[in-house]
Amino acid sequence: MKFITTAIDYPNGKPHIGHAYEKIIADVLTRYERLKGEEAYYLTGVDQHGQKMVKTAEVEGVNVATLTKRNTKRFIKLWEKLDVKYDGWAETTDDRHKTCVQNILTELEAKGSLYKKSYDGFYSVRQEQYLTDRDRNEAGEFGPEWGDVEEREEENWYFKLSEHAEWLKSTVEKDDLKIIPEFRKNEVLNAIERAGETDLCISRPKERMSWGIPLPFDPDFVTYVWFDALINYISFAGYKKPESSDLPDFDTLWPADLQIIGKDILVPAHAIYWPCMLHAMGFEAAKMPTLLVHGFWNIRGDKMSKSLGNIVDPDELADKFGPDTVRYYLCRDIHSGKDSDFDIERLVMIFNTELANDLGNLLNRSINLLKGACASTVASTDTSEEEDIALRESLAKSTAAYRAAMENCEISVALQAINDHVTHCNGYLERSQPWTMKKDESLLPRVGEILSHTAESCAHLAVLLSPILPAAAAKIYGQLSKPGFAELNLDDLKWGLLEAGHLTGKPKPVFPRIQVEKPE
RNA sequence: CGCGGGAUGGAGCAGCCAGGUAGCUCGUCAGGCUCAUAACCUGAAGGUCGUAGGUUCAAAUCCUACUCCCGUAACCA
Repeated sequence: MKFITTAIDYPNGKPHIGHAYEKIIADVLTRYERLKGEEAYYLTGVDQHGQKMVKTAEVEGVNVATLTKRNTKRFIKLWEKLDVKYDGWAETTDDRHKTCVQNILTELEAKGSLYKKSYDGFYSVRQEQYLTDRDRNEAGEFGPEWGDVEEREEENWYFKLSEHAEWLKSTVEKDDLKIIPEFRKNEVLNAIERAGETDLCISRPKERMSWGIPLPFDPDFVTYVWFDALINYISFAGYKKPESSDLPDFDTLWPADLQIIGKDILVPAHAIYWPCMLHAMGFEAAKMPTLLVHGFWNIRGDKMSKSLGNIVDPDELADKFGPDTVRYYLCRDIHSGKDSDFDIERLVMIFNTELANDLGNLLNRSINLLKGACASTVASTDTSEEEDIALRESLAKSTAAYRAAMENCEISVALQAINDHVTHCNGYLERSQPWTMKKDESLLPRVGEILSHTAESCAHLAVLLSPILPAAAAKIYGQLSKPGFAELNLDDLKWGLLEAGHLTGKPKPVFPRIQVEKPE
């Protein structure tokens, strides 16, 4: 069983493009696992506690619980709209989660992993937070942006993070806690050097923050959001669940095969706090998850487009262009963990060229010609023409490249592999010119063979695309009149999916071009 | 000397870890085709791979120094 998780989002506002990106790649990789015939479980959700939620509620003048509910709904709706299908939904206000967090805290406290101490520091009343030396300005003072800063002494509970620093270092070095892409690993190793020096404060006094999970052994405090949030990965996976629980079987799921997170929460949360917490709970190095760290979509430059506007709200994007277009763009125009600039003109360009002009058009011209010349009847593709062999080799090559890329979580590279074969097919048609040949009746059998090669290719490509574009893949199956494709396994992808004599369906553009009025 | 990423034809990127005549998409120009979603195909122009050194028979790729850009910097997610 493959277990894939994403970070849980902070629902203190509307979901943005970065939230959507992460959920989509997790969805794509989960669907890919299923396409291989693997069982997979996708867990995602929202991180509902913490100061930011309280503040936002105050600003909007609503009860924090109300705000939480309302915003959570927005996330759920967007995932539906974007065809993101998850198996488990994690909400940190869920009682099952609360109980799990409290049980873990109780256990850690009993083990001696936690301790209480007094902290003396500078507190910004306006920001409701303690300041550190880093917050001082060049003059060595706390600037006016902090408002009144007063020295305060406060008792809190701490987790003995430093105890685990040595262990963590070797665990990361040995890749037991694997971090993808590789260059992020160095960042983590550097950060661990500093982890040995400080422990982690895991509580907030109720008097200044009450929106959280109470510490079971000290009712004056609630749990620090990160300590609460990170546990979702195991609480909703059924860690130490009660007999009657409907949560999944923990031992089947854990450790997570992929925990998909943004680069901003790798250090310290996911690469330091989280593994140390797990270790303190008794998880050995072999039970550490793999972290897949993605980059950001930068919304900069403000390149305004008169005809397109400057939409970056994923919800509006999905309304305007459809979920598959958004999914395709987000998977295609970014590379292996790096950042990319979000550009709506590129979204349109990539859709129009790769999906409409190349793939969509290939399918359309194939079925259309087949209809006109061969009464939509597929011919045998067991041929020995040189061009045919080259086409089949191209498909095999693309399929192999696709698989290799997907195994490395490089979705954009996988899509490139698909495009390579599409390009080959369009060139193949151009060289063979079935539209000329069909004028000579004696050549019709050969015309059928040629078109069946491209139609067969489309069938394969639709299956390969299905994790990324589930809706479009289904449409392609539909036009090929092959509904059974939805149940195909990646290993079933052998030449000859469309058997001789099969009748293809009615041609209709699967990816209608996005029309843009050119500004004069 | 906090940490990390980046600098490749007009634009956006890949290639660098495992050195061997610079690749992809878009754009531009010229041709071809007309089955198809004003789509498709072919060809061309355009790059001293940030700068300066070094290693090597050979460097975009390895090493050193430097310049510029971006992100982030640990009880504040």
